[in-house]
Amino acid sequence: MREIIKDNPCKDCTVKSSTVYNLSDDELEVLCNNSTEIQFQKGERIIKQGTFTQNIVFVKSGIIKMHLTGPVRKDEILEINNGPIFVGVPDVFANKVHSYSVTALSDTTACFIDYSGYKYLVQNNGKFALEIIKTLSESIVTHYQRCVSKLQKQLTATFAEALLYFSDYIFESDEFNIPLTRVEFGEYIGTTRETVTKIISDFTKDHIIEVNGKNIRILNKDILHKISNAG
Amino acid sequence: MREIIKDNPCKDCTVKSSTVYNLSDDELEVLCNNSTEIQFQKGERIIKQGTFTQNIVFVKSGIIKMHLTGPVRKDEILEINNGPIFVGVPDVFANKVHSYSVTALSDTTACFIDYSGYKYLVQNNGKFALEIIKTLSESIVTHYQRCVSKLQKQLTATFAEALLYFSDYIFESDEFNIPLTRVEFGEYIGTTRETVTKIISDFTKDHIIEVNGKNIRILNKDILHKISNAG
DNA sequence: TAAATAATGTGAATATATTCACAGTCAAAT
DNA sequence: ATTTGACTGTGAATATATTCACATTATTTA
Repeated sequence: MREIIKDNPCKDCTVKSSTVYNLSDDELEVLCNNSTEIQFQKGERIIKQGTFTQNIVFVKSGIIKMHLTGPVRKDEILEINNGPIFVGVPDVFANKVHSYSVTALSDTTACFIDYSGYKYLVQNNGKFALEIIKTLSESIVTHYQRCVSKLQKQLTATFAEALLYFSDYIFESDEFNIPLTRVEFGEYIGTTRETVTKIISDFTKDHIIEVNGKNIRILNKDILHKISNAG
Repeated sequence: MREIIKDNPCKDCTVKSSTVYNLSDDELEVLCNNSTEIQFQKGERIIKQGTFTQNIVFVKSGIIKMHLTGPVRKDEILEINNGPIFVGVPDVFANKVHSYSVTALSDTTACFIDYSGYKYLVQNNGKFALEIIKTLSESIVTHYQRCVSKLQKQLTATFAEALLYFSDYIFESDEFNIPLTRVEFGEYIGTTRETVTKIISDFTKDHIIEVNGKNIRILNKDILHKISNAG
């Protein structure tokens, strides 16, 4: 974890989310007053479940996981995504403490933005508020879908869906290195380490994928779609 | 479904959510211009998955379920709640179509509010916008918890949790008539009709609950808590 | 009221995924 | 290079929940 403080970090930043895109220079100054850019190494925790909410966190680049410890003390990964993306926002508005953690799955650059400036803009820039509402709304709707999918589909289907997600949205390639251990992959699709291994070995036997440790190459995307959709 | 149109439906309405509470009379007028109050009978659909989003819906009174058809064509009930509560809001901001349905589980009174007035207030009343952001944030965080709970807990635990939810939040009593068929109860806790029956019969044998058709009386709340927490 | 339809209960067979125990592999650090 | 600790693979036994087939009970409608 390495901290870098700049004078006006946001004005000249080329990485902007849709919410921030329409802000004027003055408004950006308000937002970024007291903001800090921090580097995280793979595996480092960016937000820790249970700590007090203090900042809005903007992940400029890097792959991150959103995860929390469930009622059975098992970790569950709710989302894997890559920057640029705001993380931990709902907790800042809803809670005093973070209800989930955010951890870097690759080297990551993140900005910690003071809540007060953010809140000020919500109340004084209707367009900004509307953008946040849209973003929150989209993430709710997306999560409803994901949750039901995970609840109803069998594990092979959820696994196939995860591979397609990595391939299409995270790496944009049919071959990639998953930044997850088998345990984490289990936490992501809702199962155990052993079951992940078994599904991988089944898929390999059926020539759907080719696996070498963390390296995965998708051989037959059509079948993956079919398995994912069959449930 | 019975429609009632009033001149100024909201100004004199005694049922207000936290979001609407701080609006001035003029702003209420903006919000309620073109609003309509509609009565729904038990079982009637208030919002239908797949239809175009047109209105913000405010459920004044009544018990409702939020549910959607999942990837396996099975219905899943994501939430059961009672008015006063806004429903379907995220879809209005995120989508052109509703991604889930809302159905009355008891006789229900709901107001259909035009989106344009709502949107206008978001952009011109910072406090209103902030309240909506808070409400959306809370529902995201709540849903994360619920989702993980459902994913990780065993069915007996989820069933126990559901009973406690009905008892503590919906009916505020240890005895109540569940407004759900066994099939719907299954859709709520993520299982089949038959399994619901089996759990009920187990709980009855253990003198945890007393069941007569849809009437449920909780005999031992402590054990329910223990079962729910054990996972 | 009778008939039709929807809702519920139950046990046996089956499917799906977990747990456990152990072996083997990889990666980092001394 | 070697040790340490984390990570991974595998089969057998077990647990959990589903499916199926059928019986029974409510509820609605003609």
